[in-house]
Amino acid sequence: MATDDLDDEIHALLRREDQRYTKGRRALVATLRAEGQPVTIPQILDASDGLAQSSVYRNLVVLEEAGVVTRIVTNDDFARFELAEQFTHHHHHLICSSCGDVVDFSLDDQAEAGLDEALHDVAEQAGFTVEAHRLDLVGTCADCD
Amino acid sequence: MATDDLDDEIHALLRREDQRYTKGRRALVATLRAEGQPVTIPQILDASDGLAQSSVYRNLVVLEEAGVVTRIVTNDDFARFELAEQFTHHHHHLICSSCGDVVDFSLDDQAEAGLDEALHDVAEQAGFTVEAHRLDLVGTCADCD
DNA sequence: TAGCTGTTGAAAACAATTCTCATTCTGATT
DNA sequence: AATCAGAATGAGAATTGTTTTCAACAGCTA
Ligand SMILES: [Zn+2]
Ligand SMILES: [Zn+2]
Ligand SMILES: [Zn+2]
Ligand SMILES: [Zn+2]
Repeated sequence: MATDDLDDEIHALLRREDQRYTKGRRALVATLRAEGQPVTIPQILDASDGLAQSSVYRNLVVLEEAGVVTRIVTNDDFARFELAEQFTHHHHHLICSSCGDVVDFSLDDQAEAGLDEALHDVAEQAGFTVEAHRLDLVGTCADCD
Repeated sequence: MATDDLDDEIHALLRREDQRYTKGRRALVATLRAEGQPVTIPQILDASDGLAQSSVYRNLVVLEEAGVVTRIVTNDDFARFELAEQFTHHHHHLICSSCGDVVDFSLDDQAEAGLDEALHDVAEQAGFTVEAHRLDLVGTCADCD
């Protein structure tokens, strides 16, 4: 997605929540976009220059509520953040239980479709309204092996 | 699984880590077993009488390291714990983003097998050593709807 | 420009979890 | 059974990722 289109959509999502698309929020989005993988807040503070920690925490909450950003919580100390799937693509995560690193992966369409169908049945039977499904592989990454 | 057999296996797992299967740890296991669903530490403290908070936190770490107990972390404030799958059965979770409740569910064998195969391929290609896969449905439970 | 409202940054507050340490328990050995 | 060394416990303090506070600031509208 082109930067301008992405910014327009984000602007719209934020406006829907009566929130502005400020400089700090733009910087956050730019950082997440540049990284392309889930990042922790310390990583964001290192990578982007001059952002205040409190604003980063606060703005990630705002962006998450607006549907711009997704929070990934693992057993690691820090939460991780990435652009929401609507700005990237549906995917899942490899979570290294040794170094804590989180990396995206995708399932092939057929497997994803099969999974979706099975989950749909489960949710229906449980009277559960599905917002999203989350699939992670937990183990050891190539670097840590 | 009979209580005695379960206790024997847990005893063995703990011994492997040079840990004892003490009264407090037995009480924890009994509580998790009685609940049958993932529980938070406040819930454990309420349900079981006389356990010290610090010991519960500490013993859940020990039991988790020994492979007796699984920690479930969500966006909720509290981590949740349940008996490890080897003492129950492989399953997944419905996570209510409204009340935070976590409930078990299972996929039918065919869907689970298909998923496993797809994940195996992914892991192999990424050089990732899989310990477990984790599949959650995030949404709203029947009570909160 | 003036005024209104949302945002920022620094620091304080918060809360789940972990750590400390003096005491108590365990269990192996005599 | 008695002993003793090491492990576990409980109460509270400390830690730490995150949230909140609040005074100063920036963006929008008239
Ligand atoms: Zn790793
Ligand atoms: Zn991702
Ligand atoms: Zn609910
Ligand atoms: Zn479960």
